[in-house]
Amino acid sequence: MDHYTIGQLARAADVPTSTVRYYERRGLLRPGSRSKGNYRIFGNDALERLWFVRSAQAAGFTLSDITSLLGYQHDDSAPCKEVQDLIAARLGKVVEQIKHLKVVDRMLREWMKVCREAERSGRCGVLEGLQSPKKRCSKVREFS
Amino acid sequence: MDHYTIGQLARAADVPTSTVRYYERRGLLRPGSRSKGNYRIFGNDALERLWFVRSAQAAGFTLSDITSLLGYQHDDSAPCKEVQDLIAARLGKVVEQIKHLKVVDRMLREWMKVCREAERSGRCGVLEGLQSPKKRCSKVREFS
DNA sequence: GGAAACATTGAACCATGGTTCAATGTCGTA
DNA sequence: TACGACATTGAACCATGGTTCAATGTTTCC
Repeated sequence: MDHYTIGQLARAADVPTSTVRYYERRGLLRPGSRSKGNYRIFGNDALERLWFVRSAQAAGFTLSDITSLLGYQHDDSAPCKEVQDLIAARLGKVVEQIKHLKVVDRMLREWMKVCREAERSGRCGVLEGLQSPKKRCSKVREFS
Repeated sequence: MDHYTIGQLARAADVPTSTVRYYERRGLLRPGSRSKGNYRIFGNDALERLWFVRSAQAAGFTLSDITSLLGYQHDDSAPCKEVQDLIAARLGKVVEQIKHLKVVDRMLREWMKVCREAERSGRCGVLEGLQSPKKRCSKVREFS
């Protein structure tokens, strides 16, 4: 199969058709050609673009970022600098997020512990700990 | 200082006043009392609640979750089970997110490498790699 | 030929977590 | 007493990434 109606494309990429139309509106997919009855016709290139869009989204790029990335695709000036900047920026945020989530992980486990310990005395430790969440949570709040 | 106008509270918790009002609308902060001129008056309890809200948000709880948590605060039935369920659910997602982000981290570094290698030949590797993003990105797309 | 499945459009709507606005009222200080 | 800083309200607006709707047209298959 080397060309697709919107529904076929959507199934191939595991995306709702509404999303395909949305991406087209946003300029992430080019309209491509139309059938006699005005149905969209997509080629394999569109499917590859769509896969790329989903992968990049999964990596946390915004649709605007992805629009930029795709815009560079046939740019003769080989915009490696720009592409690398976007990737590096994203990577920086990912690294930060991982750090943050590790702190959150520790805090939640602590809350769990506090909650279980207080449970025996019929109180809820976490909510009582509301008396000094400042100390307990300061590390978490340092982020974001 | 043991009571605050909205602006004082907001400064103390490093939050815009608009957010304090928003939280009140959402039921996260109780209105408390009012001054003669109808100004809100908050006590230390409100400040502590506000800190708790921000910490819980930093841990990724939604405002609805936080509403539930706070709702349990003076619940005599000691709803440790419910609290623990919320914490456990969040913890599960955090663990998953960390895993996901580690995959993303590796993917971005790979993209970076590909991009740098292709740079010498004047092409942009990542965007050329668009030809087979399926293989390269499948792990990333498995999540979310 | 006719029903079912699929496609078209623009516009409105959704969730989340807020921010901004305008019109008005109150407080503190000089 | 007047000025600036601060507060009040409801309503509208924002970004992000879509989804849903209604009214209509096209394809496919029996």
